[in-house]
Amino acid sequence: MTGSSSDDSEVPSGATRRSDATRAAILHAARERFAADGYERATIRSIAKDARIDPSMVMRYYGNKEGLFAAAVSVDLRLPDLSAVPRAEMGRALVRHFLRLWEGNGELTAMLRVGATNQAGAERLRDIFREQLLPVVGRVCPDPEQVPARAALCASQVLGMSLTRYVLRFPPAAAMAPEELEAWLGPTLQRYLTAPSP
Amino acid sequence: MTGSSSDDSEVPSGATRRSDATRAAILHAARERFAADGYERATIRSIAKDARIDPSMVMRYYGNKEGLFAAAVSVDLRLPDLSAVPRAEMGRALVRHFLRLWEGNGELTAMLRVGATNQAGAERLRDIFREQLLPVVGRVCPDPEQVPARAALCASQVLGMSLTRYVLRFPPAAAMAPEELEAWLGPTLQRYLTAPSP
DNA sequence: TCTGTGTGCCAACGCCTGTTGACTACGCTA
DNA sequence: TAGCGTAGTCAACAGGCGTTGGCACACAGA
Repeated sequence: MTGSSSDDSEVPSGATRRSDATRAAILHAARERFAADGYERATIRSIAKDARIDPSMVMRYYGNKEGLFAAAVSVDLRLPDLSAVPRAEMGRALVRHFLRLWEGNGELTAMLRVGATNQAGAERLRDIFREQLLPVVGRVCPDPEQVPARAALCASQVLGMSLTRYVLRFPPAAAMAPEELEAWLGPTLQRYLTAPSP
Repeated sequence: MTGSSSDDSEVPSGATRRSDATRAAILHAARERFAADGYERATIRSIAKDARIDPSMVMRYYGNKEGLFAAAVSVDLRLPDLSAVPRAEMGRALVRHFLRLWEGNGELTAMLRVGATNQAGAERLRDIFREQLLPVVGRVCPDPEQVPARAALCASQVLGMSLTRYVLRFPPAAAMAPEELEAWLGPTLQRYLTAPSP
């Protein structure tokens, strides 16, 4: 607010600050807390405690809680180009990709938890859907008018399984093996992507 | 705590208290707030304000916030007996039932929002799954071992669509007509219920 | 008419929250 | 060695939270 901020969101490549370790620790702790507790219950104080620093450091480096969330959770789905895989296997490929993504990091769980209760979090998820999933579906769907609906259907099944498996932890959903999930959900997404409109 | 409580959870049928209108107003406001804001951000103060009474009345009638939530959100899915519908139409019947349910009241949205961030809320949803969905699926699935997984798959698709449509409000999901959704999701649930294990 | 119980409001409690500003310690450069 | 910017700590703020206890009124049964 006073203008003393260094506004260093873009540091020349290779440059390091003494505070880089602290910043990383904050982001790491923030990701874990947001994923475990959601936005409201993940307090700056608890995050700072996990990172073994003072809460005021969080404010100094990220401005406020919203800024911290934005910095901690940057979701790049790294979706594959579906037009490069055999048309009959797109569904399974997509499911496999998402499963790896969810197993690999907590950011997606954090996004889901936060999106469910926080307005800004929900908007963030809508952005991801629009900017990352829509184009991929658009490339394999001939009729542009059907792209949004088909993409939304895919999202509903993927997010639904993530919700029941990682957030709500329904025992059967949490217990299923990835290959099993791929075999069940693959054909569903395949149909949403390629079946004629019902 | 002092013993002055009337402990009147069970009032003889037909008996009315002067406070019944107030109690109803509290529950109504609580349902709306929990659905709109989730557990943490739906404050007792805001609920009381909506109901135009003092926050202390909420405490008097429902003990504490958890008690209020339990009283406000009692989910009975009223699932149909699937063995009574033609086997080929079970999927669509289930989807149609859930869509009506979601459109009709905010309790399910509240449960979903709360379940995503609150431990007790998630457990509540697991209870509903176990006590209400599992038996229904069990009745139409010949192999008892497959029942939990198939039911979880159905839940994942139904909850996923509810999430993207009512909570995250992905525009394409929110815009689709119920009949359209039924046509898309019906075959998915049908497969989860009846297709041979992959 | 008196009395007791249910109903409601008010003010306050202790705690936790995000956020701020002042103050000290380090490490580089001149 | 002096000076300066950065890194970090500490204590406090204003406000919101769930929750509590006391007090005032209304209405029923005696």
